[in-house]
Amino acid sequence: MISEQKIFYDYLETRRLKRTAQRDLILDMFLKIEKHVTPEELYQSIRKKYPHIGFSTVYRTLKLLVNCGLAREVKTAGDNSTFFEHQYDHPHHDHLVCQGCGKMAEFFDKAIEDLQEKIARAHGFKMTGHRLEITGLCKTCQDKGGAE
Amino acid sequence: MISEQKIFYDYLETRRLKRTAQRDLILDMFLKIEKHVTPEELYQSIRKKYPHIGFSTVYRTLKLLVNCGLAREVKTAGDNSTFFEHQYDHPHHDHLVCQGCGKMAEFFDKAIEDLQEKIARAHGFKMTGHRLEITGLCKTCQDKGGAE
DNA sequence: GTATCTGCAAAACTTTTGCTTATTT
DNA sequence: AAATAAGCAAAAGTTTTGCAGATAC
Repeated sequence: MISEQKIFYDYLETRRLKRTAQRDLILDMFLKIEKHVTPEELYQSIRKKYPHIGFSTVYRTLKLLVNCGLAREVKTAGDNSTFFEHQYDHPHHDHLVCQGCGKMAEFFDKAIEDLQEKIARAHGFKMTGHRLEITGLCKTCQDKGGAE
Repeated sequence: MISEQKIFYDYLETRRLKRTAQRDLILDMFLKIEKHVTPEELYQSIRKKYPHIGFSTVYRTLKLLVNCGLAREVKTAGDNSTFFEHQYDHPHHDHLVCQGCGKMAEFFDKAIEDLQEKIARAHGFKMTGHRLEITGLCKTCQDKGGAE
């Protein structure tokens, strides 16, 4: 079993980057977060335990987590802040969202995953993640005859 | 046939908003753009024809276009600026984003589109749209090793 | 005439950077 | 001892807002 900590420490070692108390703490706090988090939110949580930490340290460490594959950045329309979320925690579920009532279903489809890999490769990319959201109308909202 | 102009003008009328030369021009320029555009880029193009236009006017009008369904906002990891793109410009394209340098490629894959329809149907949804973003590392960033 | 819009500038907010001191290796 | 990181503050970049004068209705 490969732990996230090990991935991070190996990453640091490979690049001759240093393991510090702050980086350890930031990784731990990040891993404890169940869902996505903004840099500001993470900064605020960490300050409670470690009041002298700097925002830039948190920010720079989040970028490290992205670079070593533990986190990914997510930006959403309607929110100007970047979210960081676990890359490996919920590796394979995508969302189906009802425009009428907001109901959300999760799904996983191997064929789509494979096609994504293929497309990335065709463009010279090494795929590290993806985000797929299908919007539609659920049964109930279709029956109600169209939503706003 | 419903023109984008008509959609916009109807939207304005319904809400007792005013039709102005600037709004007309911004819509026209936006419709001429083939791909996504940042507010800044659109502002710069418009200034060439209409030097006194204000950035806020462009920005506010883009939001109007989103609200009336003609445009949508797209934000990508690796780029801090919001892109605006046509909402009704089928076939939709999806994005491939490099986590290292923010470089963005567009693609369209019929097989993926079809699978999405199928999945939505399997969950009792009627699909109305989707958003797919594949993140990865482009050739250049793979070679550089992804370091900051 | 009234309500809305424009353009400007400033504010608000997010992300990045420069630099000095501190820490890790 | 040398190299890197932390923390701070300031800069840079993006989005939003307040307002006086202009324009559409």
